[in-house]
Amino acid sequence: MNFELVTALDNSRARAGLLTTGHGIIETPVFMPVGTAGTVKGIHTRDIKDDIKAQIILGNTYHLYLRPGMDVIEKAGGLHKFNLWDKPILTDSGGYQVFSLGDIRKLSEEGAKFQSHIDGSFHQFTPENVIDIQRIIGADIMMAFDECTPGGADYNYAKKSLELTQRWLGRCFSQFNKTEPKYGHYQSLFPIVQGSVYAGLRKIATEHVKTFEADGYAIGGLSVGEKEEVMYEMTEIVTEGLPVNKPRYLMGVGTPVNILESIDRGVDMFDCVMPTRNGRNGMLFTSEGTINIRNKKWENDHSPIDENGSSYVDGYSKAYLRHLVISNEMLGAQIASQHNLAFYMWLVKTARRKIIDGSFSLWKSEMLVKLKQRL
RNA sequence: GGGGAGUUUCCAGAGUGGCUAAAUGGGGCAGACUGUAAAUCUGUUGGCGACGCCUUCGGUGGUUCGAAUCCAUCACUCCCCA
Repeated sequence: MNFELVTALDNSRARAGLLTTGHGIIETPVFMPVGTAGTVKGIHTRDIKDDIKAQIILGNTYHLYLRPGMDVIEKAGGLHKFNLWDKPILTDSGGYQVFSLGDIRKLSEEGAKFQSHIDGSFHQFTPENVIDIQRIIGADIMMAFDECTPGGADYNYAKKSLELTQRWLGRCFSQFNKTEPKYGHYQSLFPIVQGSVYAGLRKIATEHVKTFEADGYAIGGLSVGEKEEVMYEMTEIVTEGLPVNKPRYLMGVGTPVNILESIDRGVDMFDCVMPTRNGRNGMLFTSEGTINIRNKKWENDHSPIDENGSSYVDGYSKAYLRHLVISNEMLGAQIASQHNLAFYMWLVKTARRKIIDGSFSLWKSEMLVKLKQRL
């Protein structure tokens, strides 16, 4: 995997780059739609590719491992073949599920024992088998197995959690180095910087991941309940310490505002469920602000969802989309998700253009005002 | 013509003397959602000069300290038998 910086501004840390993978080149900054169970919920692969124009999507180790299971994925020839997506895929390691499924899992030095949320069966993830699973999935970018430290963790917990993540990282790379890709394309492994909201821990974590020769580095354990200012502060501390010539991936972030602020702090890659989940729940992100399409005020608003939208679904009227969402029609969730994803893609693509032509900071400050509005 | 059941807050539907402005569900209105156990969850839903007052449980008139709940009567709806 190769990462080439096209430009990095002097007056901000924002960067534009080109990330070459076994399934094509990714222009950064990039937003990666989340496709947990091998599908970006509600959107056809064709629309992800041709309408939203996503460059890379996510899959999830935990969910795919439980269902359909590795046997099926392997027989399919990997996730790319299974879901007809021939561009890059990044898989999360299950580290986030260590956090989000907190009450049905048990951590130990060895790994995390899980109870399936589907059938209650018991499973164990270790740094080793999580690499094996991601080899079978065939992700272009595999994530290290970590503990996503819960928001609100005290310093001692955060330190212990970080140290566990660090020991697991060594085992991840060891397994990574002794295994081979299964489907003929190259796979990368990204370490994850933890350290919660503690600057000192974040610095230690950043130094530690750099001891591994990786194709890119991720920042995890943020947007888990801390204040946004703290998230930005932590992000900045980490990006300052990471190698300049490698992509930085801020996991799970975020709102359009979060994304611009983080790009400004040197982040290159993002993923978040917001455009799809919030879309399903009736929230639209637009260049003029956010819309709760279920609100009565849109009942008779027959203007397009988004005048400036880049997706073909943006031609539908607000009144129609409101009707669909309120009627609980499947198409409502689909249109809203597709619009939101297209908007996120527009946002990072435009950010990239502005970085390259040198007007990112100005554009960003103008955008923030609009993005924070509720329509 | 005979016998029976019913009429409750937007809808459905509990409640059968005070703890009832009235369960629950739906609908409505609003909010939340950040590496997806989420097409989910939460709040709210008679009025007001609001820690109190007013109006409301088909109409009217009673009984009672007190009624959506008991009695009388009227109206309407539904079911069964002719």
